Amino acid sequence: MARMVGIKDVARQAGVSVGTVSNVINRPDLVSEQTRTRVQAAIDLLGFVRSESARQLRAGRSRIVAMLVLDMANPFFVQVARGAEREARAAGLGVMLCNSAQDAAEEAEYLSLFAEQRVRGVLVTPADPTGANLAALRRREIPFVLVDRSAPVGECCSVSVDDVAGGYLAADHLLDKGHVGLTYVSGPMHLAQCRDRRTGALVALKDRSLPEDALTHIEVPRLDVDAGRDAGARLLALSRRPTAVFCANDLLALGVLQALYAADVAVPDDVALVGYDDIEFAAAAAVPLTSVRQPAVQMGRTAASLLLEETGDDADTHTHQRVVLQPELIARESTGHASRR
Amino acid sequence: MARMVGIKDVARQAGVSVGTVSNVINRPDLVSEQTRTRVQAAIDLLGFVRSESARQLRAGRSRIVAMLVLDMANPFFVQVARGAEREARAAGLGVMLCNSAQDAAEEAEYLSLFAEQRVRGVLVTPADPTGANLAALRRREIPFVLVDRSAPVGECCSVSVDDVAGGYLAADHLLDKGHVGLTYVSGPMHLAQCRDRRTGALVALKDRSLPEDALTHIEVPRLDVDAGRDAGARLLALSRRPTAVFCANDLLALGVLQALYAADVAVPDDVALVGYDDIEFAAAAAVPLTSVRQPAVQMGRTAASLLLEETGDDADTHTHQRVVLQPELIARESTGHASRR
DNA sequence: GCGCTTGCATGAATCGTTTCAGTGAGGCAA
DNA sequence: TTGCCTCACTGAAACGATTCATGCAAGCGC
Repeated sequence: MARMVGIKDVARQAGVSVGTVSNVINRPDLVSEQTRTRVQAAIDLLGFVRSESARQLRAGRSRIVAMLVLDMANPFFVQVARGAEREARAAGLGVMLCNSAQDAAEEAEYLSLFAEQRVRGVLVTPADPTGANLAALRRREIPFVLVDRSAPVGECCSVSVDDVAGGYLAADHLLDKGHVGLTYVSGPMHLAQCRDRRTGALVALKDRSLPEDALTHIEVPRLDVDAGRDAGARLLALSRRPTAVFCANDLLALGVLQALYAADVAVPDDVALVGYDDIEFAAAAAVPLTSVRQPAVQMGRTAASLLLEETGDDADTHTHQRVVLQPELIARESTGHASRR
Repeated sequence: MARMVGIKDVARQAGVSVGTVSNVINRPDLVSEQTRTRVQAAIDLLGFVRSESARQLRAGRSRIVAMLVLDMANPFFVQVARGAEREARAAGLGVMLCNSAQDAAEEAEYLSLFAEQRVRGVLVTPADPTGANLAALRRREIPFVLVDRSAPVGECCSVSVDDVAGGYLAADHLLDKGHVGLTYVSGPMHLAQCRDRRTGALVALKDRSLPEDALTHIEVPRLDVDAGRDAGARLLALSRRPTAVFCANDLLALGVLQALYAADVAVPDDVALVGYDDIEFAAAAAVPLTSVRQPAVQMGRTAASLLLEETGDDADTHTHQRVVLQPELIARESTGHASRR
């Protein structure tokens, strides 16, 4: 590969100094019309592309914000990322999207990578239950915003959806349908999402004076369709098969649904099922899935804009915020809701 | 933010020269045990993180490969990306994943960004029908590999799945079930995927001595669930409603399925339906979807490994390759295949 | 004509690494 | 002792942009 053409080559070609070329690119108003066109011609002729690494070396930080999500295979996070990206790009920043796959070690590796890249900031849905990764981030003075997780006030910014409320919505909806107990299928309880949604369900039980043990719990190690299938199998093996199931996300619910379907258990007649996230595929499932909708795109947008505020020019006036959005129940056939026609 | 600690600070702290610190980091075998531990201690003490931009400025190129896919909301591409990432990271490179959203302008913007970043290479599923974006890439001498699209031999590397064969599989399967005509639902025909899958279907018709016009075509502008719903509505409005439908991908098929379901048209009894990609959600659909499976992860892995070969140390011996993988039909209930029990 | 301002252009210094030609010190053979 | 080699380390020169103090010329008012 031929040597890259640099700003110097352009300067020589146009017969001006390097400073002037730089000005043409970055502050064109400081340069006379005539010079500007001459330099621009040289740029086009030589096919000059400025080196981002050189600029950021000088600037001390990059023009990229990183986003680290729990599971890229989950369309919910893709939505969140879309919102964040839109916001960041509007501000002239690039987004680097990465997948921790719910693994703390993977997460740590990515965070190191981000540190080396001197990213502007990080949008992260933490996977590390110990919090050590976030502590490292703070130690390195890299601004970050928690996504889909709320932070103690003042520590950092966070944008989340009220998971207790969401859990309540789901459970309340099932209890409305006459069920007197329910099974909660979740991923690992060290994930706040899984914990809080259960808490919400418990509150709903309590509001109806039902005992805590009216909620049985099936915990699987991951939050995906495969794990959902496993959970479904375990459900079916229970001595007293539940009549109402609430899953911590739609992927789990789809897996459970498949397992029930394969075992000829009718949904919603034998078992009512509620998911969480309301991903696009929930409505297209074997039985359209009742689900708790989260404002995913808005969450991404808000998170990005908080980060931009924190890392922007008026960063000194920034105070950490804790934004909590509200979920919404979308009732469909999996809980006997007549959605057709 | 306090000034970043650099290699110089470490050197001063450890009482050695900058060159030695660099050696400790990059070629530890050149440094004596004793010095190494002293430098390492200084690094840990000061919390030194090396600046990736400075390294790449020196190296002339970055340690990142970019991946530009047509649609991140399509789990198929997420799978491909997963394969590519695994391969790249095994080779010590990072992956920057971006979404052109089937938009040529967006694609062009990303490619410029990649050029500024001096990425090692690009894995791209082109969205630009004119080929201008790829031409620009070639002009800038950025190595790239086409993904899910085959290239004329010798121009560049490509990894694709035989779409003609896939189209044939789908159509042949439907014709096997006794249908004597079918409707093809696709995205824009400037996408090779959409064209080739239709070609395959036509071959299948011809093999059975059926006329070309036994294939009707519904074209929608995008390849997502929404567009599928529209296509479904258009299907239902046809004067002679088809009995067999083949969709260019699973998202379209899921959309069509929803539309049929909402109109009380039974699948597969009234209409048989075949999708493409065999995404995870195909099996969990309202009626489990017969689909043409593509080896997505393998495609990503192969593409990344071709790119690594092209940009590696033995790049001079590299010749462009055109890898074509084979698809596989997965029969499920949407074509009357009894999958239960 | 003198002093001032304004508008443009200059080019050296800087960012934080890597690399490489040198510098010494010490060991070993003749 | 001399010459030669190896080993460990040094420090200056890149890499390619941005920035900023500086210079120069033209325009203006008095």
